[in-house]
Amino acid sequence: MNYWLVKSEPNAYSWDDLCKGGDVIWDGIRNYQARNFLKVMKKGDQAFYYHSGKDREIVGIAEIIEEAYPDPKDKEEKGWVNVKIKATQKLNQPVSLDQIKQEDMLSEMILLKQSRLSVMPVAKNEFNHILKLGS
DNA sequence: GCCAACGTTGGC
DNA sequence: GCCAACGTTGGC
Repeated sequence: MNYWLVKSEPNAYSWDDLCKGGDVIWDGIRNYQARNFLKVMKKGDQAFYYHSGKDREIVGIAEIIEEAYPDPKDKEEKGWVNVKIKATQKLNQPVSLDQIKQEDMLSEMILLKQSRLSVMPVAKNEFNHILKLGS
């Protein structure tokens, strides 16, 4: 089992949208680094759902329900892929970016180092720590 | 609203 | 193949 963090602008697609959406196609990723992470996601992996922009906080957890497959909108066949996810659990307390910065245990998170990356792996101990902060 | 960090594009 | 110019993302 691997752990991930995916970002979304709440204006574009929020956690609430994800909850209402059921099995949701996660598409439109047009960044090679992010795509490479999408490709190694496995069914059953867990992903934090992070709101970028004004909120800047982890709001819930989603599960990978379908592994990477070619994006039908990828007309030039550049190798873009989609996965499918669904919301599984909302955090009782959202965990903010500021909070994450203050935790020594979380200081190595890619989230803090590469602010523009929208799909990234999370270490198991980081995942568990954030879970604790959010409960 | 600004700016840093990246990614992409196009001229050379 | 390099690099300047430009566009986008996301934190501040």
